[in-house]
Amino acid sequence: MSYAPLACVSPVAQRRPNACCNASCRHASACEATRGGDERLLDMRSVVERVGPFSEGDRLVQPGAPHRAAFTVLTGFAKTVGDGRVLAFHLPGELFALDIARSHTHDVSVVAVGKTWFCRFPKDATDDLGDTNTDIAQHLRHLRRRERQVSSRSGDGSALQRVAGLLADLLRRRRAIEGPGQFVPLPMSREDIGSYLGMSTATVTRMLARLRDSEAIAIRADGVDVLNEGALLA
Amino acid sequence: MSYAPLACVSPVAQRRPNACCNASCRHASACEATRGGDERLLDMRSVVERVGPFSEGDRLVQPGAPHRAAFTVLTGFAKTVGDGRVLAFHLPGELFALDIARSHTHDVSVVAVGKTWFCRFPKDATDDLGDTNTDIAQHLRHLRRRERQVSSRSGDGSALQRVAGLLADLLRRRRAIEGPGQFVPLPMSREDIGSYLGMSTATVTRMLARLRDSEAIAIRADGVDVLNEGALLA
DNA sequence: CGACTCTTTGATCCTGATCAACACCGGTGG
DNA sequence: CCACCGGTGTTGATCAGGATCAAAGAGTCG
Repeated sequence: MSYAPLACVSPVAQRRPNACCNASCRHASACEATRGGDERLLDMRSVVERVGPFSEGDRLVQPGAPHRAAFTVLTGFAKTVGDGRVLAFHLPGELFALDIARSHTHDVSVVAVGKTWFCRFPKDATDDLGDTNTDIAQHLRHLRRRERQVSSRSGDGSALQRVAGLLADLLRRRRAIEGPGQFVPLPMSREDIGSYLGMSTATVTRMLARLRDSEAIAIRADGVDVLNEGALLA
Repeated sequence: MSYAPLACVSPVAQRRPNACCNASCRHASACEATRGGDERLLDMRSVVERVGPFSEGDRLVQPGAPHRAAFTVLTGFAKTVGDGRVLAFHLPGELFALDIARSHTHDVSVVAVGKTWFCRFPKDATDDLGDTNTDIAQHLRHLRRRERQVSSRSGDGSALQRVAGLLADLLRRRRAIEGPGQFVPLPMSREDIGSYLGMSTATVTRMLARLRDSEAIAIRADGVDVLNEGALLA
C-alpha cells in the first residue's frame, strides 16, 4: 500500500534552554538520554532544549535538512516517515534521530502524533561532551548502533503476528520507560500502523479484533491493555 | 517456506596452486578477481589456488568456519545458503565470500550446484598484496562493499516481478562475464529459486510459464533464453 | 527397464487487499 | 440544545495472489 504524502505546516516551535531536564522530569528515571539519570551522563542535561508544542502532523525534522540534533519525546508521541512509509514510532523518553552519521542530512521526516513536546540535544554540544566524557561518547555510540539495527526490521510473518509483535514491542519499550503496566498507547491512526506493518487499515482493525476475541488484549479508545502477554508472542 | 537442511558431505577437494589463472582461463577476460585482466591486478593470479571438483550439494564453506579466503566460480555454479534460505547465486567468474570482515568466521554456507570448480584467493595472501598494491586494496574494498549491498535484497513486488527480476539480474551478470547473449543458465533447482525469491516451487514454475506464454522467454532444459528483455523489466 | 527425483499442471484453500456500508466522535453552525 | 458534517474506525462481501495438495509427465541413474 502507498502512504499518502503528509499535508502539514512547519511548526511554530518555541525553544527553552534546559527548562525542564532534571530529576523532576516525569521520564527522568528512564529517559534514554541520561539512561535514567546515570550520573556519568548527567552532563547531557546541560545541553538540552525543550521544543514545542507540535500539533498533529507537524514535522520536527524534514528530509534534506542538516542533521543538527537528536531528540527525545517529552510528552506526546511521534513517528518517523520515509520512502512513503512509517518507519518507526517514538514513545516518550526514547532517543532518536541519531541516524545519518553518514550523510549529515536527514533522509526521513519525524512527525508529531497529537500535541507533542520534544527534548532537543544539539549535535555540536553532545559531540563536545563526548570529547571529554567517554561515558557519554560510548552511550551515544550504543544508541546509534541500536537505531541502525532497529531500522532493518523484519516484515515477515502473518498479519496477526506482525500486529501482535508491534504491541509486544511497544509494551516492552513503554515498560522500560514508565515501569510495569499493561497499557500500550496507540495514538497513531490505523493507517499509520498499517503503513508501518505493511498492511491495510482494515486488516489492522481485524487483527486487533482477533486478539481481543482471543482475550489477549482489551481495546480502549487510546490504545490497548495487554491481558495475556504470552499470547502476543505466540 | 522453509528450506530443508542440506544433507551433504565434506568435499574431497584438491588444491592446485596457480594451475590455471592466466590469460587462457575462459573467464580471464572478465573474471572479477582481476577485473578482466587489468594489469594492475594481475598479482592476484600469483596467490590463487584451484579447488575442486565439488559435487552437487558439497559445501565450499560452512557456518562457523574461519574466514580464510574469497572465491570465484571457475566452472559450474554455486549458491550461498543461510538462515534456512538461499541468499545468493554465484555465476562463473564472480567473486564472493568476502563477507565477514566483522566476525572472522563464515555465517553462511556456500554450496556447489552441480559439478563445480572454484578459484580460491587466500585472505592472508590477498591482504599482503593489498598492503603493497593500492589498486588491489581498492578493488577488494569495492567488491566487499558491493557484496554487502547485494545481501540486502528487496523481497517486494509480485511473484512474477521477482522471477522476472531474477532472470534480468542473472542475464546482466552473465553478460558482464561472458559477453553478449540471451541465455540465462538455471542449473539450480526450482526449490532453490523459490527459496531465494520467497515463493513455492509451483509458483516459480507457473511464473516461468507465464513469461514463456507472453513470449518474454523460452524455457530450455538448462535455463532460459531471454527473448524480450523489456518485458522482463516491466 | 524400473525406481527415483524434479518439474509441470490442475484443483482447492487461505490470507489479506479492496470496496462499500455504517457507526462513532469531535467539531461547527444554526 | 440539536442538526449537520467530515474524518476515522469497524465490519461485511468480494476478489486476487500464491500456498498447498495431488497427480501426471520427464529426465536420470542404477
